[in-house]
Amino acid sequence: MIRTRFAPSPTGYVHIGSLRTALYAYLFAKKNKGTYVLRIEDTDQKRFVPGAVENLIKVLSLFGINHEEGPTLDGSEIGNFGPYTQSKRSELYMKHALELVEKGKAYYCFCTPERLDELRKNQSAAGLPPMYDRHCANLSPEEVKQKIENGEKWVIRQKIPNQDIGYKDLIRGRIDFKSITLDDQVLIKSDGLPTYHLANVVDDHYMQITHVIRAEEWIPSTPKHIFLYEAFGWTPPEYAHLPLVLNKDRTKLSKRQGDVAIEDYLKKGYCIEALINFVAMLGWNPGKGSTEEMFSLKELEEIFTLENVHKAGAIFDLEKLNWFNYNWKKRLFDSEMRSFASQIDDQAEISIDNKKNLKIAFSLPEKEEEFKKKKGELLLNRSSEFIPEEMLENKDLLEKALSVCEDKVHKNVREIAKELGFFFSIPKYDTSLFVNEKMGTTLENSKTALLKAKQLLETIDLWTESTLGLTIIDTIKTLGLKNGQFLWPIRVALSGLPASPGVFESLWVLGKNESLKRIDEAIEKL
RNA sequence: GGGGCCAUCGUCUAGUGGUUAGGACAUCAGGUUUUCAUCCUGAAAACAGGGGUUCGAUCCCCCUUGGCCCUACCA
Repeated sequence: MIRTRFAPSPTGYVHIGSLRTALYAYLFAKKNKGTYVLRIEDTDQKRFVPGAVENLIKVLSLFGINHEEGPTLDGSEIGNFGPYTQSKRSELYMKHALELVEKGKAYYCFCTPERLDELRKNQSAAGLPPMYDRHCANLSPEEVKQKIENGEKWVIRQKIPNQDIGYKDLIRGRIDFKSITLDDQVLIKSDGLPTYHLANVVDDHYMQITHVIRAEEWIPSTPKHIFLYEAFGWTPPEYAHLPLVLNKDRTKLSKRQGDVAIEDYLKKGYCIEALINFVAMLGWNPGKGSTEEMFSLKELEEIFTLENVHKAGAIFDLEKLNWFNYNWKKRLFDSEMRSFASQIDDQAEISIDNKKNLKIAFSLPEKEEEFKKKKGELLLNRSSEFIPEEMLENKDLLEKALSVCEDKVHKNVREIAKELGFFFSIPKYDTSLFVNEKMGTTLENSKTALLKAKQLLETIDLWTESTLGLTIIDTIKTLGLKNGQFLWPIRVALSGLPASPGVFESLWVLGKNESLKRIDEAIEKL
């Protein structure tokens, strides 16, 4: 039975790299019908952050990475190997450290931080590797007892055996170390709490973890961990060390060079599916020559394997994340719209629209308005937190406006208010905007076009996008003009912008009165 | 300084002892379109270097170089 764990220290936010580690540990367990455990490594009291554990659980579960054992949001725990929070297990670690001392596999050390600093400084200056010099390794039991009774501060150090060691990494293969390069690690700190090394080994053993999946930065301490297992007489787990997630400059992903907390990306409007998908692909691929890139969590649970984890570190590329984000949002939105389309009209035709460049189109001649209303609502759900109060007050206009800006909502929802602004009030613009060589427009023929447009629009009573489109195009043909010659001036009159949603959409959103008002104003200007 | 890991387009990566070294993002150029975007088509873009092994190496081995990680009473 396979058991994996994710064992973060609660820092207050979820690092991108942590999310990926958690994901891979979770996926490996799922794929192999095993158990995924969450354990909190909070042995460093200096780093205590209130609320961090709750946040961690919340965020992970938001992503669907749910643990079968570990702490829960209400402060209780599930699973038979608890407690799953290291600060609640300190006696266990102490007991085991003492056992090691007993066995001669560890020893008390009374060296002061000052002495250690000095030692390291001297060693570095002499070009030697900074390591503990075993100053306290051979103290007699009496001496130890005496020092403790004198109230001297102590730690317990692991005694690295004089014996070379190696292990087989599931991702990297055989890795060997010479024991003389390994330092005597502190196991119990002077505050009586364990360091990562001890706590980790003890917990993984008692929680019956079979596969330790963690970041590459742990490779150098793995031999020490294995020595610990041996000292206890336990069997070490399998190890899989994941490649690092990197900054643009190939250093370990860090705060200084951008956002590293997954919460930041959530706040910016990135969707869960995209984030998971992107992070999963950072160092893993589906293998077998597959070029598929879009995977849901459920799909990943089926196909994930450690064999396809890459060895080299991967740079976190925002552009690619943006691509995943857009594609996932579109996919999710389309599927919601499909289901809604068939709900309101079982005759609804869902087709590929050639005119709109092979996009999915919904043809609902009788229910056009109802459908677009729903579309606006759904888009508002997705964007409301990025829209200012004033716009939210005019919900009707807002939803209409959103319904013609679907791609913008998917692509860059943070900027959506800016995109929508002109619907609410037309910006000041210069008449030179009407002149567009490519469209074949001048100030003069723009005015003519607008005059004609005004005449025409006044006669239209059924103010739907499709009617507007058909009628206007028809008129253009009758007039013998190019589309651009007629449409560009209208678009400018309506938006006052060099770029905006299309003319028919804009007319529909603004409504007859406002549209005609803006066209009148433009005619005045010209 | 010591130890370890790693090395295919700018980025994420696929790939094999014999391939025109494949895909995606980004970039650029065309095209469709009422503008922007979308969309379509196309282009440019990589096996770090040197030795071996081999009939043949991007692939296997060694070395070099480079990058990174660790080197705490942090994890």
